[in-house]
Amino acid sequence: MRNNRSSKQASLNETSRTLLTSKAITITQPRLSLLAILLKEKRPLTVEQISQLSKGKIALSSLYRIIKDLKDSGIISEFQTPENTKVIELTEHQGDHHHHIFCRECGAITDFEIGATLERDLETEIRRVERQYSVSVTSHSLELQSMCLNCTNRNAQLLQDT
Amino acid sequence: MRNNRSSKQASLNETSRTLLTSKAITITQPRLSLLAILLKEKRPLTVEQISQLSKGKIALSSLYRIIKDLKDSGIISEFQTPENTKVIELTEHQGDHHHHIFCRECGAITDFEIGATLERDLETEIRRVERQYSVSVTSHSLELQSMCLNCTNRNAQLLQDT
DNA sequence: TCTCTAAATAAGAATGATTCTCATTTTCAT
DNA sequence: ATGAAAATGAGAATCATTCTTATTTAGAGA
Repeated sequence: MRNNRSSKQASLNETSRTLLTSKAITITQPRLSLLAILLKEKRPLTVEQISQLSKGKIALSSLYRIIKDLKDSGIISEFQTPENTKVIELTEHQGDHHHHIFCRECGAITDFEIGATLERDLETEIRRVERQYSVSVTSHSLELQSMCLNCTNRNAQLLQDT
Repeated sequence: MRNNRSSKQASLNETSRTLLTSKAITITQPRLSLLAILLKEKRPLTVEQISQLSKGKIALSSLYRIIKDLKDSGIISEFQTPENTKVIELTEHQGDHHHHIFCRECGAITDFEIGATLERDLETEIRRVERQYSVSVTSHSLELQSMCLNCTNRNAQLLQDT
């Protein structure tokens, strides 16, 4: 294992290229950077977080445009936190249909899946709702507002210190 | 039925006053206007829609502040559409726990409820998720992205006209 | 009912996130 | 290697929202 760091980055770069090629998207440095960041972090990120992690390698205006382009091509997905912040994640891992938990306190976002049975029941109920309201539902998402473990502990600590 | 219009508005005004009084909030014209609009429309509204419906009776800066105040007091609730627009609705009707359907095309928002059994199963699953991820979930919401009947029809029409 | 003080409002300035514009740079097919 | 098309970067422009401050209003108490 002569150089773990660079081999790991090479692999991120490889994967990023493959993603772009698969959708016939021009391969550019800023796009590779964005994808490498998302691949490396393995979690949904805000625009601000991505901008910081890119360490000046992606201009902010480009970042917004790239997010739009890659979202249109389906490589990444975008959603909003309850506090109204835009968040980006790779669609890739999303083959598994998942949902989001938001921490009210620190804003941390966690992906989770619900049991297959419940997900199936949910689908059935959605078909019923479609008929009842005469709409055709294209997708659904379940969002949980929560207090994460860190924040719970931190609050308990603060209380104790009083 | 001598004057249906004015009696109806009087009743909206009455209800609005009652709402404010119940939370010990100062009764002011702008606040009454906002509540009357929400009571009359009986659906979630964006800030822009409310501003237009208020016909100049609420300054925009006041509208935002009033929304914040009434939200803090629990009279109204606020959430975001998938397109990232702030939407306001009366908490009142919300005694029934409900969810939202968004139309991708026109942005229309519809409230809906899921069956009691499914809602119960969902609660159970959430308790499981809480344990699995060591979080304490305070609330949940299910959002459906859809195409509403109007938009489906309009699109079909446009296609036909070609 | 009148008056006073605290609370609320209106108007516009300030902010912050996102989008737009356009000159420059990069990609990639030839 | 070369040129056309596509993408980028920098900063201006825009849009929703928040902030500031002078003015107005609500409502409690005389």
